[in-house]
Amino acid sequence: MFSIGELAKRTKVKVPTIRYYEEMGLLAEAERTSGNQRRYDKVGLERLSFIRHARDLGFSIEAISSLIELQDHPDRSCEAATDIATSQLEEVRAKIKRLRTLEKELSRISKGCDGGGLTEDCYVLASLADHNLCDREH
Amino acid sequence: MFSIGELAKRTKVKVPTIRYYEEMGLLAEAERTSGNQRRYDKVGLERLSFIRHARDLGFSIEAISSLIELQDHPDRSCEAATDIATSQLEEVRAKIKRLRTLEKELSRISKGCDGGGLTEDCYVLASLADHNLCDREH
DNA sequence: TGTAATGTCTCTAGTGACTAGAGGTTCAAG
DNA sequence: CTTGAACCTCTAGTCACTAGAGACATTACA
Repeated sequence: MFSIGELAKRTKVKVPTIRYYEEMGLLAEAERTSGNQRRYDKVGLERLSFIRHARDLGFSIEAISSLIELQDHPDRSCEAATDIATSQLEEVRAKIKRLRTLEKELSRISKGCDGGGLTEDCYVLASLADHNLCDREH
Repeated sequence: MFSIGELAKRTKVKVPTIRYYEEMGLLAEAERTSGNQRRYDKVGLERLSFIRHARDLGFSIEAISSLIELQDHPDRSCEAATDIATSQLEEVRAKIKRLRTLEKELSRISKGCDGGGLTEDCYVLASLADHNLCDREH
């Protein structure tokens, strides 16, 4: 059994975040010492590692809730789990696509001005002011 | 002179968002009718278009504030403006990079399970539980 | 056993960029 | 002059935390 600080160190999740996850129902309420401090064991460590990993991959708290719910019922079909992962993947792909467009536009805008002139003639500012100066939709 | 609703329609920025921008100091306080309603002119329209465009490109409110500050001083060097745009570009590139890593990992995880089995044996859940099943750092 | 340092507790409030809703007022059309 | 849409301010909620206050618990060492 170890303290919340120890759990934090091992999972690299900050202490207040652990308490937050508990409040959100992602982590079961921890056992307490006589002095009301939380104590964790291997199970708690594994669950938090799961959460941490899923958050790193961009899953929302809500999605993680669902995944944990599924984990707790090993007899169910895992279709829902793959669905969640797939839709997360789609979201990531959509974000990448959008960011690529932004990258092109920003790169074009940045290149248009070397910063050596006055704001009066700055291509960056002009581009932002006038959408017509853009290459494509965004 | 036109109303906030009209401005919203022309710029495709929602009415409460316009009021929020005013509160944040991005937009100057609008003139008011005798009945206390906001009225805008061409200048207001142009400034809001600028903001909208910059937000679309992912600039933060703070960055936009700085850009507007620069816009208001046409006699200054535009170095700061290009700096802001460049750092925005760098941020976008960093995000893309990270998302690409996530994409690969998620795609690998998703492919590992067709959703036809039980959660007990689900590769998606196993991958999330155990970081060691991952291909690379993320 | 005493004490000091560090860790932990709960609670509230703040972040960014809005969005939603309540309850009231003003405007424009007919 | 009435009706109904648009407008006003204010508060609170979103997401996933983060920061800080003030009090209590635990641990290490003398």
